[in-house]
Amino acid sequence: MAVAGFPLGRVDTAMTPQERFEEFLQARGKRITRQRQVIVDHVSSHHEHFDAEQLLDDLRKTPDGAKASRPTVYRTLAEMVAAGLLKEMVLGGRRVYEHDYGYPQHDHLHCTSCQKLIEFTSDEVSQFCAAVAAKHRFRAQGHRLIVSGLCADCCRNRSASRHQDRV
Amino acid sequence: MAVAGFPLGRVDTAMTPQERFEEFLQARGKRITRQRQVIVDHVSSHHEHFDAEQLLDDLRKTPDGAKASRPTVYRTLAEMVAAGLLKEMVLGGRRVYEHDYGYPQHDHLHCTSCQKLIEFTSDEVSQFCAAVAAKHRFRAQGHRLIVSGLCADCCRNRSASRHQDRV
DNA sequence: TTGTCTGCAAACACTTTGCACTTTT
DNA sequence: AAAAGTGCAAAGTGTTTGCAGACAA
Repeated sequence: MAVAGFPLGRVDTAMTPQERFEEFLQARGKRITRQRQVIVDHVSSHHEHFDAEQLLDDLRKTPDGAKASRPTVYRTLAEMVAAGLLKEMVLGGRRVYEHDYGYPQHDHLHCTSCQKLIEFTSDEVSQFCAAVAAKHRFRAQGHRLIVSGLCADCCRNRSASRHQDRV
Repeated sequence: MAVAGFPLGRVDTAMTPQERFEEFLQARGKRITRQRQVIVDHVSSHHEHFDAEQLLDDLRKTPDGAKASRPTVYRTLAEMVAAGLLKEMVLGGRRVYEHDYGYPQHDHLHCTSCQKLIEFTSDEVSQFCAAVAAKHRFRAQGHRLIVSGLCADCCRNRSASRHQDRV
């Protein structure tokens, strides 16, 4: 799966993701192990959306030493979500992760044909969510907006030969 | 899981969900079996969000005769989604279904504590999605907006004793 | 040394499939 | 009678857990 459109750059943050993760771990008596470092490093240097099995594969292809078992990958991803480094979402039945720390809030256009994700930012949506939440005396913690459809490329290819896809 | 807020009423439609499903089946040489009827009937008479296992349980509690096996429930739910009667979404790792046919497009407030879903409608969001899609030469087919946070009830209970939840 | 973490294998929940039999058409 | 659907049991996914040994603090 690729990220296209206008990749959003990192925003100024006091700490690197690594530092922030270490702080998070230390704050709760957890340990900084080689596996956790390897995972944070790898994830931090790849800005695409990914899932657990993909990450596991990537680590396996890596020069020896830099490895972690399946359970450890799953456990560490959950910790990174808890630490606010990653955000989790389900797209077409797949649980994918994306960077959260140091990146601006954004939403997605999801191509149901090639699975491409296009990111976009919008204050409008955030403001709108805040308004709706207020109206329902709801304490909003975040939102997720996914517009699904066909990207420009798939749209073109599709006009010629028609297929049937699930949204 | 409950649906609260302002339950959206059905909109005028030419056919009942049952009729529409039969048409859908006949149109592709599929058969109208008792199991399929039982499932459509049951689903049509319950307007809450539900998942496959829940539906299966409900059917089992029902006066005998009105039953369907697990595989049949899964198969039929998929058909109902294809027929445009139901919409599928994943919330907190659970695959839930909601009515689609004859109901206005709407979005959700999702309480991460009690899992309650509050529905709301908004032209604003739809228009906004159309605009963003156009800007990216994307052919939008639909959108999903979920605002997560704490509902009024949980918000109140939470102020006293604090817990830790995942979004 | 102490207590956490890792990796293995097994357990898991949810969903799908192969196949013989039943039912609709 | 022919074709599609059903239910059972079994196989799959993707993810989580119990536990003994490994390791950070």
